[in-house]
Amino acid sequence: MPQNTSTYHQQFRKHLERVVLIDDEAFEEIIQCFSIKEISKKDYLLRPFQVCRYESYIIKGLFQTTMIDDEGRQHTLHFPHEDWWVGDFKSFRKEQESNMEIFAVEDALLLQISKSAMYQLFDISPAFERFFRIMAENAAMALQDRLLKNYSHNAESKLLEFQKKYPSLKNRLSQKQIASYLGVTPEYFSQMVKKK
Amino acid sequence: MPQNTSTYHQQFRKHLERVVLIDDEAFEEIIQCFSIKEISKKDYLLRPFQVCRYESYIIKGLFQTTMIDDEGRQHTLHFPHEDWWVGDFKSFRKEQESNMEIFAVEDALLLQISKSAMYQLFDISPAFERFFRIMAENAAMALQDRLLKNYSHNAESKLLEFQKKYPSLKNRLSQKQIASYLGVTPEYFSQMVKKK
DNA sequence: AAAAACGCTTAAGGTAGTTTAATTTTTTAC
DNA sequence: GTAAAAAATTAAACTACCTTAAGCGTTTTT
Repeated sequence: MPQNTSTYHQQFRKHLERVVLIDDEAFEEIIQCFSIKEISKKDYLLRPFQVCRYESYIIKGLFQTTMIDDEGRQHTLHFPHEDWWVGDFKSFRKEQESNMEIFAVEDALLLQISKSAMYQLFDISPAFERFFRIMAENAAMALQDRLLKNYSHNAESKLLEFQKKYPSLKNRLSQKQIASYLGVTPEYFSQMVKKK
Repeated sequence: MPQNTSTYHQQFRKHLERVVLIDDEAFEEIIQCFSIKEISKKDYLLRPFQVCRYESYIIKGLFQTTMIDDEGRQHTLHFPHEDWWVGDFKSFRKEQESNMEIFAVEDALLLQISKSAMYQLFDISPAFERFFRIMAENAAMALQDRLLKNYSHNAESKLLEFQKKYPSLKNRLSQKQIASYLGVTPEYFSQMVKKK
């Protein structure tokens, strides 16, 4: 149960200020548009074929964002966690059914904003829009890196890369979950770690 | 040789206005920050280890953006063409050496903007910054789709997808180039099209 | 016009990762 | 604390795609 809201607000403000300058007044305008949401381990933040109505800043917790393909295999896009964002951006922006599902791997606490509130904020606060421009650029750069690494690296070096990039996630996820992020079967993953 | 500059300006303005509203005055401010550049077939827009100093709007032409991995294999990120943008965004924004190379597949004509000019424009024109927020979001969505398709589809269905998405590129690229985009060898590509 | 470079094809042998299925170990739920 | 469910392991057969290598046609360079 959230006890001290202002602590979360401070954390969120720091997150924004790592990217853009925000004065007290502007932050007040921004934070008013967000609402807090708790979500328990194993609960869904977004089910397949739902429209994603919120972008959510993660105060605490861990999620898994997956896509189920035509053969029923599950592929993991990523594991959003503390001090980052979670949502299906395509579904959010186009207001169309999502082909992704998002669920909580650990109990989580979120700050959520709706699309209409976000677009209103963009109109009154250029700093807020700049923040999301830079976030989108960062997301595109990270995805490009990952795509190219998928072309050029085998499963073993992708695993090393993952462990190096997200050392804290190692103990919070099962082998099966990491395998699904790397794009290999749990059986092959098991063989791979044994061999090492 | 560019003969009628205003035609290109009109094309570029239409491109911007598909996303944001721009009045005459704002467009004048924007277009002043761009310079025109010609580049011939086979010439490099960006060589490996260079810093990418410009983002370029493509008036006409076709490029290939590739990455050379540690084993010397070439992987194609994409084929930027008319009415789109070309550059290595990561190198551009961080002003660091690029691990990509970009060269013209066909003679091309560009409108180029430097980083300092772009950042100045962001400060004086929120519409221009909004345009790039939306561009970055689109890029991230497209890369996410492509990444997930790489996990779930084999080479044959990735080829069908490519042909469906870029029907006009089929005749402008060699099999070898398309193979490098799909992430397979030219030899396997050849077998694949024969089998079909 | 000749030489060189490049792109496409074909084929044989090889490998990274999959599939299936059975067994064991760990985690979850009441 | 125990039953049930899920995760991890192991192994054998299989497949999508790679590597190498050689030959041929076309384009580019000189």
